[in-house]
Amino acid sequence: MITIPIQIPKHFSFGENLWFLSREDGDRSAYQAGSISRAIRVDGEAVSFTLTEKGQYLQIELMDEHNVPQVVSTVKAYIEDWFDIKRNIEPFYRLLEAHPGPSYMVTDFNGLRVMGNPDTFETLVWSITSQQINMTFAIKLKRALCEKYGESVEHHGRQLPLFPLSKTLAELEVKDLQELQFSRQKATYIISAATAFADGTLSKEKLMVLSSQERIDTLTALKGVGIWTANAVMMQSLNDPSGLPLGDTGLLKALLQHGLIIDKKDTTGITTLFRQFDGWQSYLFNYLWRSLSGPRDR
DNA sequence: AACCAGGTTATGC
DNA sequence: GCATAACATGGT
Repeated sequence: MITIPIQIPKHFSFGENLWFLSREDGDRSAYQAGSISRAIRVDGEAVSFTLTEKGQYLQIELMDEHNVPQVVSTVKAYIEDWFDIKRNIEPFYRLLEAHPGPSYMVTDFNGLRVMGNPDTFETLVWSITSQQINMTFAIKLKRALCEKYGESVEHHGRQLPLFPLSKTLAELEVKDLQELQFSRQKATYIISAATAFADGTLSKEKLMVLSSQERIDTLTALKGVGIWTANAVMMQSLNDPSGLPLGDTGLLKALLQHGLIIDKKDTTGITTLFRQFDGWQSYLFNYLWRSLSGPRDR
């Protein structure tokens, strides 16, 4: 076993991040007190790691067999991207403090990062899955999908699931996903999205070189991917600051609760507010989402 | 027991 | 264009 340290930046709370992440994570990660384990693919090969907070460092533990420079740097980059570690979020807090309604979040959610998901295929399938239904059910669907179609790897005596490969999902029949309680339409959408990723028509690399508008056009060209889903993918996986699923019902609820809008049709109010958070829109968005989950036990 | 959940599409005016 | 039904199940 080898360990790699990552320096913890200012305004970073491992506990807050893990707590928020664990809600929609399904069984993708294993949580122990103060640490998280997960398996990802690096160049097609399954690599598992454990991340633990140790003083001023996050410590990555990898199996000896993965002690290859290329693998180590990919895992490190994955984690830095996942936890948005390299960003100094101080400016965001200065902006938040200027708004009496949500300013309490600077203290209550201090150190919460916008948790991205570097795996774009997984993010897309998750976004389609979670359309319209409540989170409890959406997580149940994701868990069923991972258990049934994602292989798992052993890591310190426990099984860590990998998200299913696009190739695997592309070969499914609609009824296979219906059996897991996906709606017939979502089953169709997911299989065709998986096909696009499996045959290389679509990939993170291809999306990354496009402009924001081209990304929207490309993603919404997929059946089952509307403006909300396209923006969710851009926000969660492409690190695109313009990727904001502004029609989101959870967001609207949070905006109402904080008195930031007076009714859900107040689109100009929403636009105006987000314009004030230039460069930090996705942080505002995610902190508002976070507020819906209420306080965390400490 | 309705009605809404971190929406999208198909259909009808 | 804009309104409405259908989709799947869980929570309130």
